[in-house]
Amino acid sequence: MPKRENISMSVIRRLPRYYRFLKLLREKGVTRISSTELSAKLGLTASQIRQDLNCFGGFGQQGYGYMVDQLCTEIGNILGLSHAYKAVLIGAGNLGQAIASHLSFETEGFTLVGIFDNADAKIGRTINGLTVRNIDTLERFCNLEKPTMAVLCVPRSAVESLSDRLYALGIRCFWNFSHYDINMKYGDAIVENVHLNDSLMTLCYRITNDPMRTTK
Amino acid sequence: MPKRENISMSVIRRLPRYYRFLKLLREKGVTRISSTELSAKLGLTASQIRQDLNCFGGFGQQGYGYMVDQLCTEIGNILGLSHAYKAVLIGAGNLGQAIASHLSFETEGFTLVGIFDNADAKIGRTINGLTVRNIDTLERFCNLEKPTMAVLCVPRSAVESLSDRLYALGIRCFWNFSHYDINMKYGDAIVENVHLNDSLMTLCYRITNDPMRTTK
DNA sequence: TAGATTGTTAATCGATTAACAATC
DNA sequence: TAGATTGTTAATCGATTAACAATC
Repeated sequence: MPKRENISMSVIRRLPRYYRFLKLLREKGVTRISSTELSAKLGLTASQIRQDLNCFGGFGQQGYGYMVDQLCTEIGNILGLSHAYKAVLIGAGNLGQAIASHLSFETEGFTLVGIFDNADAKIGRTINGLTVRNIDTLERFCNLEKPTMAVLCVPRSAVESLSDRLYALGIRCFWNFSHYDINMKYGDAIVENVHLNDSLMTLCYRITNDPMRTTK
Repeated sequence: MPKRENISMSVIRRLPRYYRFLKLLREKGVTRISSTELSAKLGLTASQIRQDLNCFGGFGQQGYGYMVDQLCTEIGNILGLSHAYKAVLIGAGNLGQAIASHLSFETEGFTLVGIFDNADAKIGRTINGLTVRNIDTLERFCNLEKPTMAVLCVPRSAVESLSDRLYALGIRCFWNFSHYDINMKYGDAIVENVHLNDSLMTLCYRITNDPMRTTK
């Protein structure tokens, strides 16, 4: 049943969308859905959805469709959302604070166990139930808590040395919001570089080159 | 020279990365770079980079490579970054504040002209030089300023009515951080839905299914 | 049983890579 | 001129779509 091999990144990136939508349906009390209905709502083809889901196993019932609740749970399991991996967040600025709240009210896959900053003004403050710790205590904390993941909300200049430090502490998974890619530096690390600026520039491209508005 | 037709989305999504990297190079004083050097740094093939750039015109010099400064400027122009489109931001919570700062210190394509919120505690506060306005004054403000884009940093429940309101005010471009997709509702609107949670869940999938750590 | 809808294979489409002629 | 590297075409690879047999 777990065929799972060589799942392409494009499929993986669609899983959270499926999951979110199914969760919404479940909340609404919908029990059953067909790939055709799903496709209409998500703007994909029914074929693609069936193809995607079948990478992981046959979750549907022929002639009937998919059970919303079951499918949602299955995808949640595939994503590994119940693991509650321990995560630390570095940088308690606005973005850090926003992420910290985000994570807590939509705890999907991770538990935030520590927040760190180097500014005296931030240290000691409470964000979402966690006290902001002095970055100097990072080593002690990590050796004790053994977090799996680090969220980086620090300025570009701080990332390089910080990621080295975290890597040395055994962290192999980074959610990076700084404007500095930490891709492929460490062969065995998993990195998500989130570039909000890239998204903004893409938007800019799209307005600028929109056939609707370019008069020419 | 401007061949620009049917540029695929995958190419467009790579443009900001090129732009960022070239800007960095320029700051470092690098004047010349070949597609091969670029490819090594960006983790792409030289072929792909040349292919991408040639969608928009021949910016290189055969036998020599690309002028960093010129190429950076060209890509900036393609992206339309100098337009400084007027943008309003709705929702002055942590995320809104983070974005507002983001936009201002890395002004690429847009100028933030107004910030709005509905909470008395937020209204009147100053974020990055802009005073948070009462959401009730949105219509008056937009009729005057005619912003092009709206950044949505509001809870899911608020998005639907808010986007309708903004659409009615002539806004056709949305940068949406709420957990509610406003895709394809309005045929002529340009939308970037940023789902930070999707990125997080993808990360969770990748740790959970990492061949490095799954013992089995 | 008939109708519906999945699971899965085959066909198509598009994006990436390779190759090389053009040319600085 | 020789060396290097682009611009561009052709080949390959992978992802999406279409089709249909399996089956609930």
